[in-house]
Amino acid sequence: MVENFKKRFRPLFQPALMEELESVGVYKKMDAGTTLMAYGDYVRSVPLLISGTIKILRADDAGNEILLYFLNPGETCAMTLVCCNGHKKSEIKAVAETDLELMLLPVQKIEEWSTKYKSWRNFSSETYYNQLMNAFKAVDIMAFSKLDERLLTYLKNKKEIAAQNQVKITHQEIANDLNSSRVVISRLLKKLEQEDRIELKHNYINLTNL
DNA sequence: ACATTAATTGTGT
DNA sequence: ACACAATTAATGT
Repeated sequence: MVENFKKRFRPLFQPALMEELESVGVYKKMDAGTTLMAYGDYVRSVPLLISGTIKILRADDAGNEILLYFLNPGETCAMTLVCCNGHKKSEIKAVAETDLELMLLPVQKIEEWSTKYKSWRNFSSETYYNQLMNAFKAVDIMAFSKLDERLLTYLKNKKEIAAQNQVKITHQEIANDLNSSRVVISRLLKKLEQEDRIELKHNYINLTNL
């Protein structure tokens, strides 16, 4: 457990910081589907992701929700990092896409570390940069691509996260992530199946030829 | 093994 | 987008 943490983060942080993280951080497991942060939540701790995937969602005023991007092991959420300083409310929602292992860090320490440790500052800027880029990508594909292309990138992401060709998901869940309707997704998937790019099963999809 | 039901998926308008 | 049909999985008898 803590071994996993070391393995994942030792390359990122200088030894002194690693020691602090281990002594002050709280190791925690979470189940897939758990909401880590909802819209308007205040940040109480900063989670370093040891294993698993978190999905970051954004909703408009009408409550239409879309998937922005995923967080992977070795990362943390940029929004939490920003919010913990300024006592700002979260503008995004974070949900466990898979089962997770986390190291929870107390917010009080974050500011101290950013003055004390260069490796923490580097980690922060990396986090901001990567997630800003991911958000740009999300905007690009929403603005310039048709739904069928969005669906394809979505499926490719899912395949990567699952690390296998079978992805367990319903058409409705896909529709929610892409802010579309179930019927539309079903029809697009059917088309992909007819092109032999995917194989539709009950409750899951085969992505072998994707 | 069979019937019932709920959830998921397919299709026509 | 909506309504309804068909299929599949889960559960109880």
